[in-house]
Amino acid sequence: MIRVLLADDENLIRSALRALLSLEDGIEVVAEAATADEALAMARSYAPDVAVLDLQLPDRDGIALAAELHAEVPGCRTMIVTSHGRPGYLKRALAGGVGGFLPKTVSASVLAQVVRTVHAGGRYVDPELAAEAISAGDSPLTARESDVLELAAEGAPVEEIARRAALTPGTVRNYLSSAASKLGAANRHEAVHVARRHGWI
Amino acid sequence: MIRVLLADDENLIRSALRALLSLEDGIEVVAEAATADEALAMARSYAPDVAVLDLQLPDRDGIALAAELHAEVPGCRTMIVTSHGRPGYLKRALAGGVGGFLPKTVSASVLAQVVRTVHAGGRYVDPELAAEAISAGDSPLTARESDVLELAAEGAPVEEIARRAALTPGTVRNYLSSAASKLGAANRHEAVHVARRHGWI
DNA sequence: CCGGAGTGGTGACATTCGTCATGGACCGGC
DNA sequence: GCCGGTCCATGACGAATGTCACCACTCCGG
Repeated sequence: MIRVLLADDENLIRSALRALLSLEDGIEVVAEAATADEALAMARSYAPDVAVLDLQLPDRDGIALAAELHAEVPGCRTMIVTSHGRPGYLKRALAGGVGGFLPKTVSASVLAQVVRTVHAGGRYVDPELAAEAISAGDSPLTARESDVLELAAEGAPVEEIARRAALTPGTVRNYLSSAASKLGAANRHEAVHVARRHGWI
Repeated sequence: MIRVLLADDENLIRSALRALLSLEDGIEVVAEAATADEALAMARSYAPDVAVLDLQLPDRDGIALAAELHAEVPGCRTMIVTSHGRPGYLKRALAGGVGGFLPKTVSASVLAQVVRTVHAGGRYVDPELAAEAISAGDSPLTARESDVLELAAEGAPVEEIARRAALTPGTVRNYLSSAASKLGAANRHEAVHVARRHGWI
């Protein structure tokens, strides 16, 4: 019996997934969580075989949670389901040791099959997402450029970004400028959109 | 027996909802659709009693779809479930004759109950969403301000917005400026975020 | 040990943006 | 018919932003 932990902030989805997976032979949902913290606590108590994580949780993202789970609950393998399949996340997830990555557009039977694959130590990535990731390529941004661009995402002025990043305004503008040109954007706001679309921030 | 149509682009959610609702007495899922067009076609064929629609479908939003369903399939009542409960949408939905509006964070039993309520001609709105909608109030923006702000959403420079809106750059800046001040934002990009969060664009 | 890449910074310059005052045209309500 | 609100526009001013050149430091790989 494969013991599964579900983590998704949407109650409806969570209980629905539970219903779906329960119909499958050899799969049992032993715990549910709405937040990453809750999921960690649950995983410590129940030591599930596979954790099915939503990409976006209220407190952190599913990739960070997966890393924590690997560290704290060694026997637990992880897989991520997501509504918005941005390519960049896939790379980060795979690099973080996540065993499966699929969009919520897949069918229930595929989900169950992937749970089994991941439990057996295998990996599965949705073919369409994989294709997107390959065509999108790596982020051309450096670490700091990404940081600064992320801080610029909410439309904050340069000065505030500078304070939050502990940089001088001039440096911030340099980073934003180079990021925008790398992304083929006319300004930082367009750059934010491009980077978001590719999952680079 | 209440005959239900499901419309959601996420296969996983759709089949999961089907599984959930099938467990309920007196509810039967007779059709599923991944797009609005598909949902319309299905509704014409099956004439469901209640249509459960996702707010965001690939081709249009659930509110537009609900309006079309009311026009083309008279006996069909509608309700909307959504991941992102932006207040503005709720108002538009209610104005469009939608019978139920709830976030996907609700439990399965609530969902089933709302299906029954809506089928009986009643209305149900998630209390939290309702509170948000009331506190958020109506959009303070005029029609043109909304238009221009929407065009500004992708980070385009003023000149491009002006061309796309058939306005002079000066006028565009005036609208953006007044929109930003109405929304309490320091600049148009922050204004876009605020308006998005409230469902005003 | 040298070069390249990344990081952090300064200063200058042109452009864009935000803001305000002002004006005219149009429409609906009193 | 007048008033108020919205729509569209112009011009001008200062602040914010984008761009460029240039510098110093660190770290890593060849």
